Amino acid sequence: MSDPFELDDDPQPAPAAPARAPAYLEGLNESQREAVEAVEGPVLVLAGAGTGKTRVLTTRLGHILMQNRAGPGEILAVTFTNKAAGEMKERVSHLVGRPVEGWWVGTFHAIGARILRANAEAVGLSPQFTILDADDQVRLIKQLIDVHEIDEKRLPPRTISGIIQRWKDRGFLPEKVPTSEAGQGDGKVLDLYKDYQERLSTLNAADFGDLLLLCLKLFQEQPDVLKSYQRRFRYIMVDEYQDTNVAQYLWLRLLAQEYRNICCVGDDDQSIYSWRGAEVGNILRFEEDFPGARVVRLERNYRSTPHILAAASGLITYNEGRLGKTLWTDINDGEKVRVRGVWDGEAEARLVGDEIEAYQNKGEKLSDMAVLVRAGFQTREFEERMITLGIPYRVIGGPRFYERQEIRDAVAYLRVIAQPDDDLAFERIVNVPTRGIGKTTLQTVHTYARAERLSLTRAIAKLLETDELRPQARKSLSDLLATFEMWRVMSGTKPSAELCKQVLEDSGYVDMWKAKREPDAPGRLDNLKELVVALEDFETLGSFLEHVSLVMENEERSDTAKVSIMTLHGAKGLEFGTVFLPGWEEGLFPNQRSLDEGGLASLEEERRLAYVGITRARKHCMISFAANRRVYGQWQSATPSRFIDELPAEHIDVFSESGVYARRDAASAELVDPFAGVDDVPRSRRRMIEVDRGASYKPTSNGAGFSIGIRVFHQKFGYGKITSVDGDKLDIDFEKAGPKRVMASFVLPA
DNA sequence: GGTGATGAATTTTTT
DNA sequence: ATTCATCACC
Repeated sequence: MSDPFELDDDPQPAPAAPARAPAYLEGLNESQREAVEAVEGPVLVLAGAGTGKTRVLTTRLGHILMQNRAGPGEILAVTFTNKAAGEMKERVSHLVGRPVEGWWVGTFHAIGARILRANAEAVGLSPQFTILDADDQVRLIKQLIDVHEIDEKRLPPRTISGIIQRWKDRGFLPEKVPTSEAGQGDGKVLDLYKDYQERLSTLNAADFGDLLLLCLKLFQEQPDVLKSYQRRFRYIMVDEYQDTNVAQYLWLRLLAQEYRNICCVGDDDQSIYSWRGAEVGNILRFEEDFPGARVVRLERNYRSTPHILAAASGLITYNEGRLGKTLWTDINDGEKVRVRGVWDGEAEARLVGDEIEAYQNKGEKLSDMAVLVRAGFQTREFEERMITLGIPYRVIGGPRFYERQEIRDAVAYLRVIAQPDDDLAFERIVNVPTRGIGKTTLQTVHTYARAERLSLTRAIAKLLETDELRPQARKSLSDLLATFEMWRVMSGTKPSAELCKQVLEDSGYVDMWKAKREPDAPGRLDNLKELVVALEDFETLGSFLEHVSLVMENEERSDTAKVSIMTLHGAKGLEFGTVFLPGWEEGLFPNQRSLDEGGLASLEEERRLAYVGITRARKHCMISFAANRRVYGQWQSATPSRFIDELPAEHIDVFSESGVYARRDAASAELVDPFAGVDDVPRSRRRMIEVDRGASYKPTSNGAGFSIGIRVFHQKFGYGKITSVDGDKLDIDFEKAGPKRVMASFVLPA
């Protein structure tokens, strides 16, 4: 932290009068270099997809350090993801030739939390405050809904949580919510919001939004604190600026006021998070916000072939209100973006699967291929197909490690140990495993706690002195509290990993899962073990809990190359040699719901999403759509996405199965609807599909070698033996997951 | 207080 | 189609 960052043993001379540019600047193109060297004053770097944004960001940081313009502790670098922050740390360390310590690189939330912990009292928290995640928030709101007589049918907790979060995104504490908006949800939501904040304060907790919002409050109420941070941060750098919300913008603007050395990097064309409060306006307005700002455009693309680039660029020109960039590349030709129309979702999955195999045979790596979908539920069809074809794949963006039930339960125990007032955690585990503490008992405790303005733990301690509780519940609660006390004492001496292990055993939590006959119980026990291992890296329980709520990633280190299947949102910032973009149909993509909600603005955001998707590809990009799709179990016919029409014709290669037409085909081909005039559309279509399926599906999926006694492998359940065969359904006794009935197409001979 | 049935909802989610 | 929550019932 106090390391002045001397460069004595570094071969790189401080470039007082650089006759020659330092090595790290070489290899940058002109605009990249301009962005790196423009260290003083406000700078906006408009970095198109694949233009070397990360390189500029890290080089710029390294440059500031190498020139001794500032020590690491005087630089603030904010990102949105831990991954981006980690990457930045690593690359800068590599560039300066040593690990850089004591600097402020992290996500908005992690840095906000750090500032808040150092100044917690000023905003009514204690430094050990708990950080609530989305699940906690919703549960808390649910509790408040009853108090506020809100119709849960019309305003579900999720919706209310959303409204509050959007307020927080814009920097509104309850008293700052503009009157024009106070009427949301019959005007009851604002009241609830007030209550919610009060509850958080009693719980000594902050939600994600608070990590920034309370910082803002702190800065406003304590000018000297603000000043100290303003003076600390000589240089500020921001990644993905187009994704910042108003609160983050205000936060940055306050912090940048002293030195005005702020450099924001972003791409307005890749703004895809407005539904979460991101304001494209922040990036569009940068030059007004920071007068005299220098704007550097990175337009040379190092990633994609010209056709891919041109297709994406052509599409995005349909958006208005862009800052405008013209991406170009030196790369020679390459193939056009392929657009394929198929009969239905299954055919689409088959096509993609076949293509993946074909590319693999041509020597492309599976790890360099991705299927990017609009919505999570679309991954399934592709997963199934990958399983039947035996192609290793991974779905990115499933539930995170710490979002799993067993992990959240375990963490809840730790939270209560670390912070007895953490009611949400306490409630989560008070009767898990069951201890005979039911609804009635909890109701009593709740009422009492609210009346006395106490946390649940404290309320129980008091109630135990009375005879309000039934003997059984009383005994259970008294035991539980005593056990927690014991754990707390232990936490002072034992390493946290050991403590955790013991807690999980003493509490009966491990036994609970051992006793369960559920197929995923063994996996859950494994996860708990993993949690204990993860704890070993942390000195204190507190630091671990902070890690869990802010940083913890889904660590899926795999040795085998796998195809990635993920949402378009999840793919931002990544690149692949080969990209598949299925489901380009009206209603699905652009998503109807999104359109209904946000109109033109949403359509443009969907288009940016399409742009993001195409620009992930280096060499091969295949867009596809299905003429028929099953939506919530209903068959529906679908129209190709309007985005397909917007792709410049000279850069795409369109081909459809017979009977399926892209719109642009319609001009030359006669549009034939084989089911025109047929009322009973769904069934007739299904029949067609079954015929279709019988032709090409059976050989791969069934018939071959599935008989009783055969050992097979299932992607989800692992290895098992077939106990009976019923058509294409197999009964399998899985070694880990127990007996199950599964479709033959889901298993492979082991 | 735990279990099974019925009914409603189902976009995206870096923290 | 599937999941998830709530409600009735054991």
